[in-house]
Amino acid sequence: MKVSLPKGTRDFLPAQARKRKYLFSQIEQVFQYFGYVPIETPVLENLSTLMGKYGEEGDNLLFKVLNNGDFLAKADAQALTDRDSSRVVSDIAKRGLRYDLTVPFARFVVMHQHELYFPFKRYQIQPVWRADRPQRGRYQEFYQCDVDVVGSESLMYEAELIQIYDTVFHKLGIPVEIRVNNRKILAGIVESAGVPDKLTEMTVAIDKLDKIGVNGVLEEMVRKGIPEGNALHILNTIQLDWDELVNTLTQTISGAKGVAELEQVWEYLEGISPNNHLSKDIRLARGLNYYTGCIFEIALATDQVQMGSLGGGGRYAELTGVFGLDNMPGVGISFGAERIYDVMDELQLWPKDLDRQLDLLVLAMDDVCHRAGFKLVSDLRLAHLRADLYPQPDKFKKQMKYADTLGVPWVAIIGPEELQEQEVTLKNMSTGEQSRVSIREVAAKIQ
RNA sequence: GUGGAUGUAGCUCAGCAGGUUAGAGCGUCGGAUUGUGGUUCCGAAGGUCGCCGGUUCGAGCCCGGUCUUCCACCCCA
Repeated sequence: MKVSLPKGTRDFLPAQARKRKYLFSQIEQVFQYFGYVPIETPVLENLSTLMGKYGEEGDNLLFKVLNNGDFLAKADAQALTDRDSSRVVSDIAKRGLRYDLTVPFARFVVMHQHELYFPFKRYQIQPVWRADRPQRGRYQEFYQCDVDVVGSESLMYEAELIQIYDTVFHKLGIPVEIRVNNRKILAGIVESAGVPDKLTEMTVAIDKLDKIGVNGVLEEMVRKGIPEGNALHILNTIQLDWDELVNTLTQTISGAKGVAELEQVWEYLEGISPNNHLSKDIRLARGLNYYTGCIFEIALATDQVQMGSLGGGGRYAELTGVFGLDNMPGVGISFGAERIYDVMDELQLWPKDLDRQLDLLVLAMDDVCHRAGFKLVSDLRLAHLRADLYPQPDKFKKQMKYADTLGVPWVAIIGPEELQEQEVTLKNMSTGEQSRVSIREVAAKIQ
């Protein structure tokens, strides 16, 4: 039997799993410092909850889970003979794997609104699934680390989330640029260019500025139905610096509001000194479909590694509106843990002792000594040392080799001679030095 | 979803007009060394050449399909 893994999924060996756990715990600690509480939601959601929330593209990338039982018998016969996949799907699959953590969170808030308090600040670190074509740093199963606050319009939270980004990446040692924009500014730009209904077309195009250049953006906008004159106007506007832009934008209601919001966020941040570069970037156009206010994105601020965005987020005026609960604003950010992991790997930012699993390994020369070894490791564990005992008094060389493979810093050897004196031979594996130590003093010696 | 590349030992890679038993380094295991690992020396194991089919007297190599991984789109973390 040949075994394999589904496309876009991975196993994690101990060395990787340890690094991932470390990464998640670092992120989680920061969330907790800022007063966020954890929640968990199921891997499976009803497709009715998920469908239509991520656009047409998103619906295609949703993993659907086949109903149990004789699902074909209950399917629409006409749809089956027509081979109409989209109609058949709704008959044979009522559940799907979650695509992100935000939509399930919105569902969660609606369902538990009477058990929650507001503003409600939660974090959630769980895997999500997308039937995307895999690439480097892009998987079908991956973790998202989300922090959101719902039930408040205060721009303090925008500032707070920026601070969380700054704190986490500083703590991990990754230099980043935190880019901030506001959807109302983008709305102001299309309004002042005379094409207020072309917001999406414009943002999709200018998001690619770095990649396809000014002419490419112009072409794309024209192709999407923006008249060339208006498109040129847009291009000029997005290349203005902040002060000039403010003059242009304050002529429109949306633009003025967006500018005011961004400036207020900046006021909150004035007193603190971020470790990473913070920028107002009016070309930032990510995830515009549901954001209504500020939007965030994290870009690497080093060219030692090439990697796309390490995180993103924004404010949505009506987080739960699609589920029937109005007036529930939210703002949140997400960390792209998989990409952050890859960046940390390439930049070698992992703590050095991360691969150390044991402080000490006990080796025994015979069965009697092995019993004494069992007692010794028990005592050492009570003393909060990570200690283990080799399972049997094997050939000594083999035991030593195991200790070496594990990378333990200390080895305690119990042979008949040592046992008689109630001692062990304690060996420092990096220097090779060894000495006889009373069994009672082992913990103290290696601490 | 579209277009393009890729796949040989656990890992990194050789291989040849298409021609018997497919190689190397590293790693693994055993021994030199029955109370001492990481160095050294000796030896061994390990492959349906991604999978299925086709062409051929003969395929790891050529052709088709399929899967995986990677790259560019799309989109995103």
